[in-house]
Amino acid sequence: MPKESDSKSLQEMARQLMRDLEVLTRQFLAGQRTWELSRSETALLRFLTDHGPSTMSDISNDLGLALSSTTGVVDAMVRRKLVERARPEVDRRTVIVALTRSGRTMHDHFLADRTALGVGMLEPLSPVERRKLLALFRKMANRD
Amino acid sequence: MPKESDSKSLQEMARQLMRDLEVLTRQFLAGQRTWELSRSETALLRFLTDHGPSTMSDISNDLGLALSSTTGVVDAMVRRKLVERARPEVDRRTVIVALTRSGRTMHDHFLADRTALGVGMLEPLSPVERRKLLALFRKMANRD
DNA sequence: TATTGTTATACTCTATAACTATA
DNA sequence: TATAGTTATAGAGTATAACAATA
Repeated sequence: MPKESDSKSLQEMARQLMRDLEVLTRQFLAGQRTWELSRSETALLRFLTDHGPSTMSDISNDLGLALSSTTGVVDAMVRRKLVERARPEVDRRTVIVALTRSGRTMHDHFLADRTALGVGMLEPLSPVERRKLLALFRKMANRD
Repeated sequence: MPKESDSKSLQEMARQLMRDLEVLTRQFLAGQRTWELSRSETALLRFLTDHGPSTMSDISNDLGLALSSTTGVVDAMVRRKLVERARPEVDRRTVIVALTRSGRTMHDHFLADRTALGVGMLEPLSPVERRKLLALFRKMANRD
């Protein structure tokens, strides 16, 4: 059980952490090029990259959107030829959405951008500090 | 100038950093109670807390919204009695928006919530690790 | 009938343009 | 005239409910 003084300090540290995390987050968000894609459209690109061709339901579930909203997101992406719809013969009620070549290219650009942003964040740190930071992040983010 | 192997490693570290930062960010966003306030409404609460009673233009500028959008945000907050409008005698074209007592209380709740979230993030770390993390954050976030 | 997805409709958040009141 | 703010209107992104096609 922490002493009173330790507990107080933890509060202060938490406040500072959240402030700094917000600054970092803002850099992260503001620095991201959008490529004219909405947040959901970006998430769709990533989901299809990670999981391959998927049903509307699976996508809707991953994006945290209503199925009807997902229809709209996919419609827009189909119009821009970033994804394709297909009706599989096995169960013709379902729709399978898959990345096109353009979609894959778009996602590659995204990853490259995000990595560049991460490099910019790490740059002010020494190699030892970078490794330490990543280890601390792991410890914070990986807990169940 | 970094060696080729160092440079490669930096890319990988950046990718990992951005992934983990996203996980942390998601916890941060998902964990935040909204108190039924939109992002802009929350930002308004914070701006008024930090700067005191302010004009519509100053608010609009800080929130990064069009003046007309700010009108809508302030309208909603006035309806909920979290802020008040006043017409100063000095220049009756301007409007001064100020927090009410409820608004201040609401903001206090927000801060407390955010701090609790930060405490949760820091909890898996040892006291030494916490201090190290904050120092690293400072170094990353504070650069111009 | 039950399931998968789309269409119809509405609400929130934001913007641009036209307008009002004051300087 | 110029400035501060509001009103009118429109577009993006999301949701719920009704519907169509398939199982």
